[in-house]
Amino acid sequence: MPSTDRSLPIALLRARERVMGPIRSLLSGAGLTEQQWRVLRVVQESGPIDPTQIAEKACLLLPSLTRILQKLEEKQLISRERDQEDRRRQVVQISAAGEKVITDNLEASLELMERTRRKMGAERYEALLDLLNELDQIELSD
Amino acid sequence: MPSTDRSLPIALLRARERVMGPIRSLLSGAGLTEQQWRVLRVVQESGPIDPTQIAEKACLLLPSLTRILQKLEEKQLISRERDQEDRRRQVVQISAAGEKVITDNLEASLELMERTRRKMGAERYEALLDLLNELDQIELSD
DNA sequence: CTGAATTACTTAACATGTTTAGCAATTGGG
DNA sequence: CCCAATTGCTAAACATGTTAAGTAATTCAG
Repeated sequence: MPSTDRSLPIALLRARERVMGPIRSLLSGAGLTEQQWRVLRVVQESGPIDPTQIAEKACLLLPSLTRILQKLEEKQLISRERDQEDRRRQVVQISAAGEKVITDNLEASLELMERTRRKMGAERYEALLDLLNELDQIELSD
Repeated sequence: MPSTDRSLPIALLRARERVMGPIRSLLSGAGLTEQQWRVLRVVQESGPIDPTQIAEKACLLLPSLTRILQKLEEKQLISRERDQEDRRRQVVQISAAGEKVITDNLEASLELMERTRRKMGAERYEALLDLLNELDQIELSD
C-alpha cells in the first residue's frame, strides 16, 4: 500500500476512475463519452436551456462544452437555436433520438451507482457524499 | 443547490477540481503541470525507477506517462537510460535541476494540503481519505 | 533451439481540460 | 444617445485521458 493512499488529490483521482470505469464501459456501447452523457442528461432533465447553465450543472468549462454540443448536434441528439430575446444566447433542446439514448441507458447507469451504494453501505456512501460536498464548500473560502 | 450534489461521480469531480485549483496555480509558476509535478515527485522519492512503476505510483496510464517523461526530459528535470539487464526497460532518474524544482515548491505544496486539512478538521479529513480508499477497494471486486 | 506468447514501452487518433484570445450582442454610465 | 464595459459563446494552442495498434526485447513451451 503506497503512501499515495494518504494524498487527497490522488485518492480523489483513484476513486473517481474506479467509479467511472464501469459507467464508461456502459456508455461506450451507446457511442457516448462520459461528458456527452452528462450533458445529454442535464438537457433532458432541465428542458430547453442555455449553454452557460449546462456548463454549471454538468461541471464543465464553456470551451469544453462548445465542442461537446457540436458533437451532440452532429449526432442529432440535441438541437440548438438562437434565443430571440438575446441573440448572444442559445437554447439547447434534446431530440427524440436523444430521449431514446437516455431511456436506453439511464436505468443501467443508475443501477451501477445503486450497486456501489449497496456494496459500500448507504450510511458510508452518504457520509462520503457529505464530506465531498463539505470539501467543495470549504476550499471555496480561500 | 442542484441535485448533482448527490451524484457521486460529479461530487468527486468537483472536490478534486476544488483541491487542485490552488496547487495548479502554484505549479504553473514553476512551469509545471499537475501531472508533471506528480511524476517528478515519484521519481524523486523513489530514486531510479522504471516507467511502469512510475505509472502505478502516479496513477497515470503508460501512454500519458510516455509524453510526460519526454517533456520532463526536454526540460532536463530527469534523465533516462536503458536498463542493462533488460533492454526493454528504462531507468528514470531525477536531475539536479529537478531536485531544485522539488525543493523550491514542495513546502508550499504541502502547506496547501495542510491548510485544507486544518480547515476541514483532521478527523473529517482522515475519514474522507478512508472512505475514498474504501471506495477504491470495493469497486475493485466487480 | 526456435517460433509463438508476453512484456515494456511508444505512437496514433480522438476527446476533453485549461488558458487565453477573439467576436458579436447587449448594457449602462455620462 | 453613444461608446466603453460586460456577457455569451467560439477558436486556438497545448497537455492529458483513453483506446488500439505497433515495435523491440525477452521468455517459454515443444
